[in-house]
Parts: sequence; structure tokens; C-alpha cells
Amino acid sequence: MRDPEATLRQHDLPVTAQRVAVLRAVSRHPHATADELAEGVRGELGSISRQSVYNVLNVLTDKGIIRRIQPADSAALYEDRIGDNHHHLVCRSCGRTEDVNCAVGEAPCLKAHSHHGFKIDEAEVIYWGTCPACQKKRR
Amino acid sequence: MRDPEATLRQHDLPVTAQRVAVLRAVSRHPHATADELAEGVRGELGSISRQSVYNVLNVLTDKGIIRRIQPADSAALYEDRIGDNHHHLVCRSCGRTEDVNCAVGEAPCLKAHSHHGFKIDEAEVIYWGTCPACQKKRR
DNA sequence: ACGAAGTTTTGGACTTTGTCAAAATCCCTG
DNA sequence: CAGGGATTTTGACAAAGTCCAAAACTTCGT
Ligand SMILES: [Mn+2]
Ligand SMILES: [Mn+2]
Ligand SMILES: [Zn+2]
Ligand SMILES: [Zn+2]
Repeated sequence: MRDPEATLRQHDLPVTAQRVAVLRAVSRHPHATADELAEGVRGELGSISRQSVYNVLNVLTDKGIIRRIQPADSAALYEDRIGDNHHHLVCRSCGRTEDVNCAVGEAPCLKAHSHHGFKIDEAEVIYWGTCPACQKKRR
Repeated sequence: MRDPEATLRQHDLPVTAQRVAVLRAVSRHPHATADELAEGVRGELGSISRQSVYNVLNVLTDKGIIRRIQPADSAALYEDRIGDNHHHLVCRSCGRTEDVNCAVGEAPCLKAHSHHGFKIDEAEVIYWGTCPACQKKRR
């Protein structure tokens, strides 16, 4: 995130200490949970309420400034890297999450065959597997 | 599900009324939540504890007898149809969930480009969109 | 059949992740 | 720099699931 304050103004959002700090935390910690981000913000800002973290993450997500991903068995994760339709690789054992460029091409990277009359706006892909560290552990 | 009791025995699971009833409920209601399945079971069996529904769904999932999918903003959904690597189409507005045959081919239908040393065992795809009914409503 | 041994089911407390609502505080414009 | 609308805070609440120990049930050998 280049300039959090400018970004907020561009989206007509009043600049507050909490928003700037959360935005910076998301940049510093890609794929972090709301709780982890709250910790990050507290280290830099002193304190922030749990509710504010959620408020900010929600408004930033709604405006398309950040992206939320929600893998099974995990709290929602947030990231900075948007607009490039990338996907994710998640370790079943430790939850480690990595970015993966779209397997097919540009967004939307896939088309459902028979789509039952649905109007599809996104194809979400999550690759599940075991990360190198966890492969070693349980070998 | 052909014969719930035989299926349980094949997997070395003691046959209990609860397991048989849950298995039948999953067959009758594809993509239902644990709560919905509990309701289904109560209609047929009289009563079952909430915990038992979870116990049974977990053991059946672990054994690979049923499959669990966990779309964002929804409780986990369970289904009978396994082993064919199909995907799902979910309505953002009402949650309606439909099966979609794999866009690419056989399992695993996709390969991540750079996979960071992960050993990938599944490519999960969820198509997000709006179902026909919801398209009409909010037009 | 019967009973022992090992599982499963139950009910209740608890955890995690997130939302709701009202009061206090803050940010921006004039 | 003051006022008003937006944001933050606080504390209660909700949904989905897990943990635990006691009671009930399945299975298997006799
Ligand atoms: Mn990412
Ligand atoms: Mn399905
Ligand atoms: Zn791992
Ligand atoms: Zn719908």
C-alpha cells in the first residue's frame, strides 16, 4: 500500500488513525486474520477495539481496497494484493497460505459448463495440500 | 446412498440408528447444513442430539463416505456425491448451491503453476454469482 | 441368548469469530 | 475553532462447532 491516507481519501473515507493503522497492518502481514491484524495495530498504535478492526476491515473490503478470503477451518484472511485475480494454496496441516497466479489466465479464470441460469461473477480457487515444513514433520 | 448399513460396516463403523438416519438425511438433502440435517433426522427418527449429528458427520467425512464443503458465510454443507471431483456454484444472495461438473477434466482438475514446494491434493473451485430467482427479485 | 468390553450418544459448558446497538469521541467543513 | 455527522468504543449477543464425563448402546465371545 503506497499511501494509506491518500487511498482512504480517494474512496471518500475520512482518514482516522485506526483506518491508517489497519491498512498498514494488512500491507505488512498478507493473509492475516482480524485478530492478528489487531495485534499488529496495537504494536504500532497502542490500542484499538476489536470492533473497530472489524469495522475497518469491512469498509475497506466493501470499497474494494482490500480483499477478504475465507478458507475452510480458518478465520477470514485479508490482503492488499487485489485486482489480479490470483488464487491461494493452503496447507491443511498448519494453515500456511501462499499466493498462486491464476492457472488459466485473466479474470474470471474459469467458466462453469452448465451454470443453471446463474450469473457468475467470480471463480474462487483454493489449492489444498501440505507445505514443505509439514511434509517433513509427519514423514 | 444404496445401503447405509452396509456402507457403515464396510468402513468398520458400528451401525447405530443415528448414523443410518444421518446418512439417509444427507442423501435426501444434498448441500444441507448440520442443523438442517438434524431437522431431517428428527422427522424420521424422533430425536437426535446436536452433538451426535456433528459426531456422525465428522466420522463419515473422515472415512470419505460423505464430503464436506464450506463456502464463505455459510455453515458447512454435506453431500453424498463423492469421488467425481465436482465443484459448486453458490448464489451470493440466497445461498442456493448447485453442482457443477469439473471445468477441466478429471481430479485433480487444476495444477497450480508455482506451488512453493506444497504437495497439492485438491483444487477446490467455487463459482460465485446470482441465481435466476435472485436476479429477478433485485432487478 | 447373556454379559463384558469397548463405542457411541447425550447434555451442558465452553470457544471462536463475528455482529448489533448505544454512548462517547473524532474528523471535516464552514 | 465550533457543530454535526461519521467513527470508535464498550458490552451484550449470536451462530457454528468442540470438549468432557456420564449414561446408553453395539458387538462379540460363550
Ligand atoms: Mn493472496
Ligand atoms: Mn455437490
Ligand atoms: Zn504446513
Ligand atoms: Zn439466489
